[in-house]
Amino acid sequence: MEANGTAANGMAANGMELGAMEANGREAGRRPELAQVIIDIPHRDLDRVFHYRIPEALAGEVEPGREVWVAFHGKLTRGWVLGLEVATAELEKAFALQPVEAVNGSYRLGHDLLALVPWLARETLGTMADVLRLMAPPGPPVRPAAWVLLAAKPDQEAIAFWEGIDPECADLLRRLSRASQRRMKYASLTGKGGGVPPAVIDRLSDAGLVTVRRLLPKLGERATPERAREKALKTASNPASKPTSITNSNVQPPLFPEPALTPDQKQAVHYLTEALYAARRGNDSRPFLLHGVTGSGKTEVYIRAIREALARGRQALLLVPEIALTPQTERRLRERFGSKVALLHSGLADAARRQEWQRVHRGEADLVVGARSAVFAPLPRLGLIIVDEEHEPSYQQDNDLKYHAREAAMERARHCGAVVVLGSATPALETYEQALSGRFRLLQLRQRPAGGQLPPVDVIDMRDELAAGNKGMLSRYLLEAVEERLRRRQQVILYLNRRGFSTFVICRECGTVVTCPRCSISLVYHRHGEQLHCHYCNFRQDVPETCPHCRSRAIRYFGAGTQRIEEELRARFPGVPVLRMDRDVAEREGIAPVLDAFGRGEAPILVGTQMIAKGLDFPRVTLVGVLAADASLHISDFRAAERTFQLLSQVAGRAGRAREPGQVVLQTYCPEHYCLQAVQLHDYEGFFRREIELRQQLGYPPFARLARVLFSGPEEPLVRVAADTWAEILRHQAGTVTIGGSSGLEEPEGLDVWGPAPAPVAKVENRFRWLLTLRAKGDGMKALRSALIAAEGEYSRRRGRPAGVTISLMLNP
DNA sequence: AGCACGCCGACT
DNA sequence: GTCGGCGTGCTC
Repeated sequence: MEANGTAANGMAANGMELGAMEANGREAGRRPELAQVIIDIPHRDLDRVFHYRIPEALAGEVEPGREVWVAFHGKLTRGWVLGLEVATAELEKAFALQPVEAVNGSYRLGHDLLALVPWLARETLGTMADVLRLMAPPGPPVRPAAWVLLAAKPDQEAIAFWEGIDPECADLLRRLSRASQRRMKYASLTGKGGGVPPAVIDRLSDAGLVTVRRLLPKLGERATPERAREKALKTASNPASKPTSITNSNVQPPLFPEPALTPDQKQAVHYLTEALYAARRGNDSRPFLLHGVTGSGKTEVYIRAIREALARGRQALLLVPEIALTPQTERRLRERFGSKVALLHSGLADAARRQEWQRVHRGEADLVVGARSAVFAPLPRLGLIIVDEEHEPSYQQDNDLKYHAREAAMERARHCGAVVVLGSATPALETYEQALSGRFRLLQLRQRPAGGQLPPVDVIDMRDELAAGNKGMLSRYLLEAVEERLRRRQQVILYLNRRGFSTFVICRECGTVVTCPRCSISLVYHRHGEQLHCHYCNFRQDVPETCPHCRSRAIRYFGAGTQRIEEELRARFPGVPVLRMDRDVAEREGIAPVLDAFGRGEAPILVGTQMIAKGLDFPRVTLVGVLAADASLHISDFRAAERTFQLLSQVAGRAGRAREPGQVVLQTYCPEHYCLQAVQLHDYEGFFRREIELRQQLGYPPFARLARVLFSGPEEPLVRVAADTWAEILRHQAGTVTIGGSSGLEEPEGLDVWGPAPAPVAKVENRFRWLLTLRAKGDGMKALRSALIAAEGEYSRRRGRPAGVTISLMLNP
């Protein structure tokens, strides 16, 4: 390996050494007497193992995966054992090796999780300590207390002997002999009330009669006080006490007969069952993609697969997107799996989360359901991992470590031999590409059970409305459809598909949206200076007065709020109650009360922004209108079309789930766009083919890798200085350093540096945000990683760099 | 992350 | 003359 000395290389080298050293230890036939410890301080300089002696007294307890306490820089610090190692002369000579001071016997990370540590640190440009904190039990660490232990039971003669020369020592010996397990806390002895001077303990310690040690719960010992709380918590986590349901709950028969499976479902279950058998034998271990149209019964397939896994004596993990953990889902799983289910989600109170975690760790729960972070649930016999709605961005978004739960799930599965199922009606482009190329196994669910039909989708061209003199937000067609539903006493949802920052400029006559000539990304309107900006490369231009395509003057900033729609509806349907759900209402009243009111039928019409898109499960809704179906098409993101397709497909799949047939109306200025046409035809395949071709042409993922550097701070000029400095460093590197693998299999890849440009959300909580975007063509992960880490190193060495600027790195945004 | 060591300004 | 600024380096 080249000696370019980056942290990335150092880390990779570490990872390799570990395996080799363990093997070494076994070959030599000696018990390893050193522990390789990751110190619980997330810092690049400390992102490696430190060696500690394993004292005789802790010989059997220091194992890989254990939490230990060690002296680090003179302070008692938490760490984790990554591996064991036989002491070598070089190590002994180089360092004054310190002993492991204490072992936490109450938990141990499984080998599959441990294997994830260096991998995920590399994948996220974070440290191993960051990763380990995600895997450790929730809550603050418990510091070990110092204890005074009686080394050997002193007989009466010994005590009498000490009585003669040192009455204080004799007294302490007597107290310790009476104490339970012949030990007492150091602090309680020396503190007030204890009355023992530390010197007395020292004297007995020197004489070898007592030892002072830091202790944590012994191996296999359970924290007894938690045991007592368990029952209370179990009742507290019953479905009844969960957040209130957001839908009609007029369906509640406790136990259905098992639903009959469609042929597709049967086949999927068959393949998954087979894989669960084969997994142990290390046969085909490729993940499955379960591609099923909305309403095709993916959940039923999950349930059957879970049952099979449990029947094999293995455990299952079901990951769901953040918002999808509804009481209904929970109830359905509890009906099937009863008390074997554990829930790990962010809404749990600290104590409850700790309790659930412990239950899982003890092997008492066989099915864990949870959001993103549940991918690290301490399941000891994991055999099946399901990632539901695998395309959801919530699997990646987070403030600290930017890992993707889907990717972590697959890597974990590799180490514990679990079967992976990725489920979606609208898979991420990357995922479907992998399925087509054979790296994933594709399972398709094409039919809805019981002959359910996907609703017809009408696409309305809003340019015609303008031409006909209708300047409102609602097309004549949609208004008529609403009227029809009102007459039939059914319900309507009108969905304003507009993001807060989708301030693009559109020609209302021909539908043209102004895009960046360099990035093929929609330009963003900035009121300041009446300019359009590119949020990838910072290209700027004035707002044109006429449409560059058709010369029309009807070109303007697009966007109207939910209030205006509400007003239009009231004008058209006087006396008809209308409920509104947007950020203002959510902040004032919360989301649930409004949705509950709608569910109870208090109003026939609900108007809202994307925050209602996820909770659409109202049986009496038969019409869904999307008022600006192309709005999210024009946000400045290369995934805009993909996200729009996913969102609209979801909306389209929701209308008319019950007996009454549903209808979807999409209003748009570009009805000929492939995204909208594909939604109209419920045609994922068609969308995929068009989109993947564009990605290839434009050099976006999956045909390239991107990385993002986000700069944020209260003072914009300083944020820009930092961003400019980074850009300069990265451009210099890209220009002079040949980045490529030493294997010779990869071509040296060029690195493109875009920006800095204002972030899509340019200001958050008074902090200005600027972005750098990096692109490596092909599979340039290594290139991106080493470029970023090298840049980080060089930046930190720069003098006079601005204070108060936070820099966060993200691969594969 | 913390803490020690190491060279240049305004102060009892 | 000294107290102290935080730049640099190290932690098994």
